[in-house]
Amino acid sequence: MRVRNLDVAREAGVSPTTVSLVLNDRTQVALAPETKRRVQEVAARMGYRPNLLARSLLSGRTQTLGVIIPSLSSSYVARIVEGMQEEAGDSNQQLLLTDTRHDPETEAAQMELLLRHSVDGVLIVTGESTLRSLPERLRVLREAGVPCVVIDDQSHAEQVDCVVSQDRIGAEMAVTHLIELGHRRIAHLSGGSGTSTARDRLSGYRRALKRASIPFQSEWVAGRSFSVAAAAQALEALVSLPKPPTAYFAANDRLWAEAIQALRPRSARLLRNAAVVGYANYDFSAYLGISSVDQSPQSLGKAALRRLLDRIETPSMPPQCLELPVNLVVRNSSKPVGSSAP
Amino acid sequence: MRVRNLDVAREAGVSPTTVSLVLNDRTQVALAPETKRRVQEVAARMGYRPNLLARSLLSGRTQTLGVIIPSLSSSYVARIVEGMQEEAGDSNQQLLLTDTRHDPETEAAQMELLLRHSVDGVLIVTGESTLRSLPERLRVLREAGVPCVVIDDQSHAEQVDCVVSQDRIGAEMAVTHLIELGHRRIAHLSGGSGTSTARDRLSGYRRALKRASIPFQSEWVAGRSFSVAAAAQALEALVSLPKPPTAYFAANDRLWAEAIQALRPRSARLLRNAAVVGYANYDFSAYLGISSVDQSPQSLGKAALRRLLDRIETPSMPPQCLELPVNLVVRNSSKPVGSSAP
DNA sequence: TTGTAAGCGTTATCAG
DNA sequence: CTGATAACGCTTACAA
Repeated sequence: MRVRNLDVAREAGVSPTTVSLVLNDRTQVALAPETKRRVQEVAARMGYRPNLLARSLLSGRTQTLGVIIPSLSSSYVARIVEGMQEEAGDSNQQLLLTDTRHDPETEAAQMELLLRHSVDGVLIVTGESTLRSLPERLRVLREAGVPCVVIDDQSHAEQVDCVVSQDRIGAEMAVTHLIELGHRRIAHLSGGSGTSTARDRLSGYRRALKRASIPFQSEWVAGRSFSVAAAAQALEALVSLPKPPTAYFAANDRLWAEAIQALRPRSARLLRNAAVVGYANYDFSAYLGISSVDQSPQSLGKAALRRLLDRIETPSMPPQCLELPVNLVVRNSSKPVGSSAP
Repeated sequence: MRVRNLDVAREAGVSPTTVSLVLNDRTQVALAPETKRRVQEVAARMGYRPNLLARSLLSGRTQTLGVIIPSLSSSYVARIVEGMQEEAGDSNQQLLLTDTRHDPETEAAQMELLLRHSVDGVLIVTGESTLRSLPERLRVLREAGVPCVVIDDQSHAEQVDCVVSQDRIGAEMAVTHLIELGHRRIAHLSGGSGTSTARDRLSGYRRALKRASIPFQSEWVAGRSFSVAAAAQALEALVSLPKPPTAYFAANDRLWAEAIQALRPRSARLLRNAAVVGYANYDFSAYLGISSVDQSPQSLGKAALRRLLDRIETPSMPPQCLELPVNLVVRNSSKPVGSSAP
């Protein structure tokens, strides 16, 4: 059915060995130019496609990497994967993509399958819901001897490579920007304390306030997780204060946008025109005119994949945590104090 | 290193055959319950993970499907992939995801790799830029005997399974909706004539007008491709007419949103408040309050994958084109005539 | 009821 | 410079 090495060999009147040598450009051994030419010609004519399964069985390498993500719904995650794709294409690696649907059990099952497929390595993008089970996943990978890089969480930086963005610095930039616009009453819509990224952003917020000698008030930190309902409620409360915030720093653009959707019309109108800087710079952030801290997720993905390939090449390197720079994208929502509704 | 069948067999004091029989639940042959129990226990204890490569080499099946997409940047595409994931998970299939970066050559190369990896089938989400080379891709797949399902294009419905959404009907719904709001001067921001979906949407637009006895005017159809620059220019022209449109039907929400970004401020302000119905219902469509035709891309992905599995099971079925229903999501931008700027 | 042996397509080794 | 042979890990006839 499918053309095999042996078929090409017979047709070209040589042995399978020779075919293999020619097609894999083994320059270590000298091949008669005429033989080489003939084999190549025959292989092309017959449409020979080497069976990578067989090769992998022998070599122990599949040129295949597993990617575990919470879900593709987030365009942030999608861009990370896009970055991986790009880098993978350049190294002839294929990506086996699996999403966990935010479910640790699904994640475990999917990883098991990836290992049975003998992936050469695994890239894990952590999500809030699968964070707790991450140590278990890492343990399994270590036992299987399969290298791994974690994206967006550095709580296991001692054991495993990770790639994150400079969240604390990004948050500090955002809040400092608002301060420079004259704001003093700046609230923070937080992503909670479950993820290290959310914690870092809160920490950056506090640092920026401190540097400007603005006292930190815990009541002005809203939101305990990336959940929309909680965020909306918290915003509602802030807006209704006698002296409401004049500006907001949101730990996540999507959280901000969706929370606004869930508000009462009056509050929603207020916040749509509020001074705000968000985080993650989704594509819609531009459409909404929201200033945002951009992490260039593609770069995260690319860096993670490159790191994984290095790790596969040199398993003995000490684990390393890469922190990629972020940059602030200024848009309409960067309003000076006093220019917008409260 | 990695535990093999043979290791388990030795440890359990049986032959590899027995291990295989037990772990694959071959009920055709009777196994001593005691043997069965012991083998299972030993396999679990040793952490045995069957090597799917070896199994595939023998069986000719890899439980692996190739997915070719233009790019993950589009959340529409991302959702299609998400749907596939969901369905794949339920059938123990893994997805090898590759993006073409809108480049036919990359697509060709990626598909070649997928075939070398012996995927059991391929799912192709067409993009404007890779549409021209689709016949060539299909030819290669046919020659390789690898089943395939095309999503979002039905120009090859006779040769190959395809899954699309009811674009003409969706467009008709959208425009009829605007007509019911009292509009008569309705423009269409088109995706051009390159893709069958864009053509269908234009055709639905015309049909809705016709049913309402509103004469069709080709000057009111703007945009010749999904390119932003072209769209912006066309919109600018329409807005500047002495009697501009009172409503717009956009072939794509993203195209609309990005075109508006590129307009001069005055025109942008006008269009941000215009009566408009878009298409594809991106997540940001909700944030912007744009009414939109929703194709439930997840369903597309799920249906496509299911179809592919059926096709793999029964290669002889005649090719079929599935048209999935769409539904109109009404939001703020559904303004009655006269209520909005021009 | 279980074991032996062959073979899937490839490449590494070594002999010629 | 090229060919024979074995081996990767698994499943499956067939034999015991």
